[in-house]
Amino acid sequence: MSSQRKVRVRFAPSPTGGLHLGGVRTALFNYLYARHHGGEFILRIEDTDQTRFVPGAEEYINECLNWCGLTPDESPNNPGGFGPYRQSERKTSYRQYAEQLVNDGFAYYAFDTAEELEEHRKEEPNFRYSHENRLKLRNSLSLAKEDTKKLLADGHPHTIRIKMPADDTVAFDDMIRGRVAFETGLVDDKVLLKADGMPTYHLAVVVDDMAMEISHVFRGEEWLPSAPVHILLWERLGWKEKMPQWAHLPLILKPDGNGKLSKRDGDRLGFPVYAMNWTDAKTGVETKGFREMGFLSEAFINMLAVLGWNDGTEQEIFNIEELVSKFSVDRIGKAGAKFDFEKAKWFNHEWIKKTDNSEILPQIEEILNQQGVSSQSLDYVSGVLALVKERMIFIKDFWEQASFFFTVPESYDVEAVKPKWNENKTTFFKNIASEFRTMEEWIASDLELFFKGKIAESGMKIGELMMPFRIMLVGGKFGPDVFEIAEVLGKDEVCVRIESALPYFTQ
RNA sequence: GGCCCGUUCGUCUAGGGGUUAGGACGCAAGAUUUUCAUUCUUGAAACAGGGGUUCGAUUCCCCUACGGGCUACCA
Repeated sequence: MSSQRKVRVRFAPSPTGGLHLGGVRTALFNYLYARHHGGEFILRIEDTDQTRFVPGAEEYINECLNWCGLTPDESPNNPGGFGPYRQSERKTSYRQYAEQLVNDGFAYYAFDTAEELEEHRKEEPNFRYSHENRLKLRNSLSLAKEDTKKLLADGHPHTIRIKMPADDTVAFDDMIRGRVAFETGLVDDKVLLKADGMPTYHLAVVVDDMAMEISHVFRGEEWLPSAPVHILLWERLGWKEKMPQWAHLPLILKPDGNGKLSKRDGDRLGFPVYAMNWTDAKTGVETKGFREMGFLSEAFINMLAVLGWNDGTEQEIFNIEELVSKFSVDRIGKAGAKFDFEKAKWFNHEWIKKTDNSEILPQIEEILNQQGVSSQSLDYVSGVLALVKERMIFIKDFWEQASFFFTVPESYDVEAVKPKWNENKTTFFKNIASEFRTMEEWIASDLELFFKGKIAESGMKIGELMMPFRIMLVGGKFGPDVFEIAEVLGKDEVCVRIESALPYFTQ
């Protein structure tokens, strides 16, 4: 029973492009459900006429999923036995099924133009194409048979609309919400096949899911109102037994105010909404993504998973394997969740701390390259990373936290220590530099002992000399433990820095 | 307007007929770090309202309010 599951996610490369947080979360839940039950995870690309020509959008979606570790078992890139996976490549069957519905009396041809319908909507604010008025509109139900035939024969542009029953109830069991029921008389006669011959989502989703033997579908809550159309279609196409199980996921909301989270909110509030950077080909405008902002994919996924789901314990940090093994649909919340960027940052911080240096190092190397730092040994960089890791929220914070390990301070924040500076201190540092050079072992704990011992000998106070020492090494009042810094920097560099910084203190 | 979904600290949430309503983020205070950050400890902070049912409701039911979604030849 468990091996039969087949879960699919559909993505429409939207005209503006980009893969939204909500989209990734939908993919994630599909993925978790499939993996948890040993099923398959399938990606379909909804490349309709409007979206097909967004350059790079499909590749972008693939890369996002890859980065997140949600690689589909079947997709345009990785076909299995149920392709094609792009809507544009499976046109043929849609019209056939739409006409079958017409012949069976479950759908009809509609000849109203878009302009006519717009006119109706203008005159009547609550206009719906439905059982109440379809006999007054131009379609194969209201027209004489011969007229319809003639219009069709003449190649008159037309759509095919579903004929919703006037008085019936469609109910189904949502995996998240339980039983949901709709009065069919209140749902309009949705277009199934557009005048250009392309299917709408409503037709395509049913025909494709049947053809691909999809068993479970997780999609956003915004689809709930059209679920009765889909269910009716499954029934009337005679496939009721094969209908997938539905799970309508709660939405991700704006952090402030009301409504669905949108790209604009990210721009406005200063955080990413897309998984990765996306450049709009038309405008050239680049929208920042979580990846480029310095999120670890593990943190990103973790954060998304617990936005609306929890395992019932107090655990918050999960890796993907744990998510797969602990995932359960009935622990998905029902209410929409406001996105909290502060918490997202916290997840990243936690993940940076727990991720092995070796995995972060490539990105650190990249930062160093950008900063024009010539090759440093991997050991050195790794040593630095170990020191500053727990201070980083984003990978990019590395430079801010650790630049002084790679470049000599450009300036020294001597304001605080200068007024109390004196000849004794100058001598102390001159001496310590040459004495450091004679040390054989160069480790933090020994250094600290040695340094403090020398201070004691000199008769000065520790507090008076610690801060100057730090400033000489890093340029300011910040950074990890000063002796740890000294150890990593190395004996020679420390001595050189003391000597070259000294003039700034004595001036 | 109509239909559908939802409502526990500011936010994400746990819980569930009798609890000091728990955790996390954020916030505040203290400790540690002779820097800053981390870390640790402590604190403030919630069951939308009204009716039922019940010995007892935050929990179950109804209504209201509020929030959200949909209402395209978009998805």
